[in-house]
Amino acid sequence: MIRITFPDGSVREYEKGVTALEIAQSISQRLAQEVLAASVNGETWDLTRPIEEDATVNLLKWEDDEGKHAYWHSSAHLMAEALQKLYPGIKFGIGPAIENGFYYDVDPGEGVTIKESDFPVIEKKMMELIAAREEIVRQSISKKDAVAMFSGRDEHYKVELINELEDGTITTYTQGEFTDLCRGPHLPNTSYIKAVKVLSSAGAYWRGDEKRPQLTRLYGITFPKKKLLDEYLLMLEEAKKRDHRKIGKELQLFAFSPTVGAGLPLWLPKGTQLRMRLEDFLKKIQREFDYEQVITPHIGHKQLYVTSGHYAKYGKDSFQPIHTPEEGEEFLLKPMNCPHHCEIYKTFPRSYKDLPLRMAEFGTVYRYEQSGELHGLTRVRGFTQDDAHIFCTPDQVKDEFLKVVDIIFIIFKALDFENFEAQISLRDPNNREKYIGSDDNWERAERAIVEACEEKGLKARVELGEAAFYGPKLDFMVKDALGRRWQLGTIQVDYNLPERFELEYTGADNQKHRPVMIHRAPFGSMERFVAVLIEHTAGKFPLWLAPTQAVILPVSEKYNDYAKRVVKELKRFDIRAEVDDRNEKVGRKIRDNELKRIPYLLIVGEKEAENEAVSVRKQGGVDQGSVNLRTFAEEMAREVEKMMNPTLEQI
RNA sequence: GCCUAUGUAGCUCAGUGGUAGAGCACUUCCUUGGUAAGGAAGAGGUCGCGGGUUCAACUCCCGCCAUCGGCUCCA
Repeated sequence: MIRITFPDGSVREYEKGVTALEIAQSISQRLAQEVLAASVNGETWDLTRPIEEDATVNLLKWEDDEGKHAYWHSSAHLMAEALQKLYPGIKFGIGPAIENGFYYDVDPGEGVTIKESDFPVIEKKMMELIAAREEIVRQSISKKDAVAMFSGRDEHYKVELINELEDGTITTYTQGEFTDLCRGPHLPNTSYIKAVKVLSSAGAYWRGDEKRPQLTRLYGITFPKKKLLDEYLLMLEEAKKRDHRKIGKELQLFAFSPTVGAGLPLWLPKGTQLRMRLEDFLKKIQREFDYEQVITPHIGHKQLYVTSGHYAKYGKDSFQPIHTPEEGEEFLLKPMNCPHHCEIYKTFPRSYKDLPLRMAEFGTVYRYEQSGELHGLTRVRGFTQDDAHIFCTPDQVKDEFLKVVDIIFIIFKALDFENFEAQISLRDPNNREKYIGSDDNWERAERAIVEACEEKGLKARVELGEAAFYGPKLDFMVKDALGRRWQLGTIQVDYNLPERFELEYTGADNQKHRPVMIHRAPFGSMERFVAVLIEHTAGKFPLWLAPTQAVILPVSEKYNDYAKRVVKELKRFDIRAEVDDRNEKVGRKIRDNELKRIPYLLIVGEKEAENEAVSVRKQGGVDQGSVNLRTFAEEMAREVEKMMNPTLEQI
């Protein structure tokens, strides 16, 4: 007999070799139906794998991430099996479960493509294999046998993977005629899967290396109930409605023109208003934190970027130099503001008493992103960073770092960005030549970031190899409507640029010292931030940000004049209002999508005109009835002002 | 840059080797004091751009541009 401990601490005895499925059955039939995998001593196992000794067991269901993971991983195998039947000679890469569903990278062979129109056929084949209720069988196999098995089938991608594994740790899973190299765990059989959908196909380089062959990546998702699949597909449809590119067009916030150039956004008047509100908001915060605003040109001498090291690193892949009538003279569109700010630092001799020096600029920069990378406002070739560089003494680094974190928190809180993720990006320890600067400086910078996060109680994921080439960073990521992660706020500690630009300050000891530089951008870029903001709010901006805060609707032509007076009155309070008099009568006008997204709809008619009042309808359908115009305008202005005046207490 | 797909009216889309269609929006008129009202009439398109095949191309072929979903990249 062996002793099985459950998560609640209770213990039961079972025969040696009992399986998690049998344990579930012993508890309840319903549990046995729902359980998908089991955590055995912290490791996820197949339900049918015998447990040979005392263990702590947690039965995993659909609600558990590990349960879902096993489910989708088995689904990936199921899709692979279907593909093997439909495309003889197909070669397999890898097929993992992902956040939402799974994918499989396949090589269908020379001249064969798997198209979207083929998806229903694949789904149908998967359903057939589900109906066949194939057992999924785990097998341990020696490295030699594994190589022999997969080379026999000419699965050279799999053979490459096997060659990197240690002998004795290799397992395969077999269902029907399909066997895959796989660590598992998996469902007991294919019938657990009830609803399948092949979602999309894409090219993906083998092992993520663009120099290696490109495989076809098929994305899919499955569910234990048809209803869950329908809900998921509906959710995807809903997410598309929040797409910032769609809303940006509807609300006339921004546009692109192929004639201006791909990835070069044009900010329309309303989008510009929204963006300027955000800029004003940050400027106010920065005044409180003792930043100074600077302005630098859009171009800089090539030498500036040679000095900074950016030219060597990115010169070839950038917008190419601008030439002048002067022979050999070259300027670059600035891809970042740091070098300019370094030059500002150097205009005067600096004392330790001047530090920290916080230099802020909404700096527009140009980067030649690869054409396939462009994406709405989130990835563009010309964008404005809410940039600032803090020059400080080594002692001040952590303190300054913490203050920047505070600023980011104020912003995220003001805009209800609750689901952000923090990521500390450090050097790849195995690839140090990718980075510039001394080991010593890197270690100090990395330590400062890690300690600052600990002090703030900020749970940050640490990623090795994700650092910028000149220093480690802390990034804040927020998801868009479709769950894609975008980096917004960023803080980067840099010991290298001060070195390259030979920045100095005189210390209390009357000796020259090197300052440390902190790069930071709480929004990241105005473009990307607005994009994510649109998707988060679905275009229903809070009052203080809305490009149009109120639309005045005269119930008939007679009240157009009064409506105009209302707009004038609101303008005195810095409230942006528009009259909607495209038709004379109410009821014909509430069609425009924009009207659904403005915070206030003010309806004016006879009663209102007589009493200097407005009928107020708030976004979301709250009807406040008829209220005095002046009182209403004052209240609106107060609400806007309140949000625009961040204070330290907001942290 | 790579793989797949798409590009037709302001918007969402249908369509065919024989010189273009719907719904919404727009204009005019009638009805209508309230959150995408009904009716009638009208206007609006070199079918992304450039080549080629053909008696004839929006349609077939080639190239380019832009966009979508990914991969790679992201100072």
